[in-house]
Amino acid sequence: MSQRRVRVRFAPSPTGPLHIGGVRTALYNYLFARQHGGDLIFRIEDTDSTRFVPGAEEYIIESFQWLGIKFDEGVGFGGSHGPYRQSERRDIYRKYVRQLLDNGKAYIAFDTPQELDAKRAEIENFQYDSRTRGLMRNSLTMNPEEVKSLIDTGVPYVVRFLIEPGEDIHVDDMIRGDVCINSSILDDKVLYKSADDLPTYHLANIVDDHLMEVTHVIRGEEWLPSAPLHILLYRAFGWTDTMPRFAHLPLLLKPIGNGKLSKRDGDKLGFPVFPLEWHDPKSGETSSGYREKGYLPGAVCNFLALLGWNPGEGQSEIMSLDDMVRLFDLSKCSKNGAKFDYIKAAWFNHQYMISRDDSEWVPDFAALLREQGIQSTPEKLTEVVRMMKLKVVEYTDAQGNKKKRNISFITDMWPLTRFFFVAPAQFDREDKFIKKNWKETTATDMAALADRLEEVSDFSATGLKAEIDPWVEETGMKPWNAWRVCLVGEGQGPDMYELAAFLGKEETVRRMRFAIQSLA
RNA sequence: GGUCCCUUCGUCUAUCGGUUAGGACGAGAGAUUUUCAUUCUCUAAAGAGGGGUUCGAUUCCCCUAGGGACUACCA
Repeated sequence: MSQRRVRVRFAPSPTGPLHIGGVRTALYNYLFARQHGGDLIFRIEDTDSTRFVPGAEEYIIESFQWLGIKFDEGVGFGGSHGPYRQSERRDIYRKYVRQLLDNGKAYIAFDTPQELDAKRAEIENFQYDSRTRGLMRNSLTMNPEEVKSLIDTGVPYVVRFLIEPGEDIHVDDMIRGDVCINSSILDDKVLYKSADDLPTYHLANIVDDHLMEVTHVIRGEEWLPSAPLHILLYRAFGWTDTMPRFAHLPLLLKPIGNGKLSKRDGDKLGFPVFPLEWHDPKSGETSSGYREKGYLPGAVCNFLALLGWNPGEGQSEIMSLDDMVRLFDLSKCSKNGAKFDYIKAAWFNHQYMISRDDSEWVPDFAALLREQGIQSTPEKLTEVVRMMKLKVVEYTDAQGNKKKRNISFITDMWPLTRFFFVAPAQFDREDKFIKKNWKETTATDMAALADRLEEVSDFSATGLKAEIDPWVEETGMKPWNAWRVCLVGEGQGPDMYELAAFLGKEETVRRMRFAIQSLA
């Protein structure tokens, strides 16, 4: 059994955009598969036809493409264990439902939703199980002829799993160790519904994992309570010798307050909970995505991986996907839920941003400028990045306070680099920086500096420094901040010689004359 | 309500019975600086509570409290 090739799967249901928690689950599966030289399968669990959302499947695939998480087989990836879309596996499930029925491990039930509701209202804490199934309309309480005739006349029914009460079922969880649940608390789960000729999650999941030779099931903690049911299903089918091992991951929690991380939290605090931007076809709502917010895929994976897993002491938190493959260890996953810290997520992105070569910023930066109607050359953009990429950006923290932080996202670039491409059109006299640095004599000083700059022959940063530094010394003026006001319009930006060199002599002097006139 | 899971700085976490309980984000202070930053240095900050076991518990066990998940013809 331990000799089997490692095979894991990520099996979302296409009911909407992929939640960031799902991304982490997929990432852990990916790391585990790579590390063991195994396969990662992408399966679509669309057994609930009523919840299908068009575009969701494509969205999920695109998300993983962007994140750099590669699948070995599955929907859109091929493979010899298909089809990988559960709605296309009806024939298979039908056969296994039959097998359970024939072995007396399952039975047919005709209770309508209304009847079930009535029972729930009648009996407190009603559960369809060994104590109550005798009260219901099913193949255990009805005679075979009646059952057959109902089926033949097309009356909808479901197949329920017959659970024997009073048995302790042990789950050997790779993260949590031994977890024991008594079968008495389990209900006779619906495995199949005739109405749409589709199984429910539980049956489809076990059948597929078995047929696809899955060796390890790594999934969210929300599945832990149904793990015993799944074990019982493996037994009922006689597949215990190849039953996968389970690992239940802790949940991702809200950054502030209690509870599971939800889409609302992201909207409220201004961070995405989805990898890509999502336009809901039903509500028309748009949810922001990490990609569109200017996150780098590597940073997202890196940050997410560390929410619930830690390689231990002495290892840098900045890790590539390959690093993580090498270091990953399910037994080092934590058991408790992790609050989602989006401030740290931004820090991770910052680290990934500044470690890129300046030229690597160009495509994103150019796209950003294009939105503003600005064209530039790759050389110029690289130059701007070199000057600016470590600069400040303002953000609002969870308490609603304005804070300053180093640039973390490509999308932060526009307000910070605007002045490279667009001259200040007006000056805010109330601006603290301008107020402080623009005195009565400043206009004269700036005019003198402008005159001097006109004479500079080598208008490069080094050329300027060589000529202007001595002049500044001679005249004894401190032109930096006022000069900054002229060229930038506010108290930010790169080294003044570098900026002037970038703008060129003509533009530099033009901006200065304009400022002198405007602030007169 | 029932079942199960969980509990170390504000947050993510390290520690696999003996440590001044370590790191990272965030916060504060200082240094550097041609603005805002960056960078560097430093500081504050934690074992939920109560019982055991033990020479010795953050670590093992029990109880309490708190948090979470599940409890569908959804996954």
